[in-house]
Amino acid sequence: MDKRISSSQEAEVRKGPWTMEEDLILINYISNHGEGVWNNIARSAGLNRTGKSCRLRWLNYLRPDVRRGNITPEEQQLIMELHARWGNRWSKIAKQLPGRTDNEIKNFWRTRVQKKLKHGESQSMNGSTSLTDEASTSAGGLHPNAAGTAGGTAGSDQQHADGNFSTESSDNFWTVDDFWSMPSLNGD
DNA sequence: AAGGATGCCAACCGCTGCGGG
DNA sequence: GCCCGCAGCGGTTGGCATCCT
Repeated sequence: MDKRISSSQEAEVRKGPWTMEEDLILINYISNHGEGVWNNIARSAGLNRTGKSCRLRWLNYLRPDVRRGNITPEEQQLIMELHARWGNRWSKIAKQLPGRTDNEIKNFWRTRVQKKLKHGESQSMNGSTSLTDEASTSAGGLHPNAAGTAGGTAGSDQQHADGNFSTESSDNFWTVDDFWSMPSLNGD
């Protein structure tokens, strides 16, 4: 294997948070050409990103059918059951949860479920660890952090996690929904 | 009011499997 | 049969927001 990458090309590959412009380019391109070979998409669309990066961005964030925001108690229950059955097969589990991505489920599991399970264990788990119960509290009860914190990461990602996405999608606030409501994307 | 700690999410990295040449 | 490239998956890390002391 000779992985010689022309240094000039390597230098052009962008990493890190996606900008609004990049998102727009990717959405636009896929809207017009459909999904295909990701490396080609990245190149053809003029994105200085790896195909991998484009794919991830698309699947986890930009896809129109991706559901963002709180995991519902029903979904939590399902995740628990499926994880008990399949283990860390996140993509497999995600397929049972329409609109949810493996990344989201994985994060959910790691940050909340796993922690609660640990906590539950150390607390002599009273009965069923009442994970769903507790978790639903954070879901329904609107955990302070459950929603808006990640906004900053992507810089441009003023996300709306919660269903009640920031209607203030003006100026610096934009959402994926804003993209998909653009006529040029839906129509053409 | 300031600083530190914690939580959460997005993105990257490395590995594996599959298909095509 | 072997090699190469691509896609997909799971694990890990980085960074921002919020909460607590």
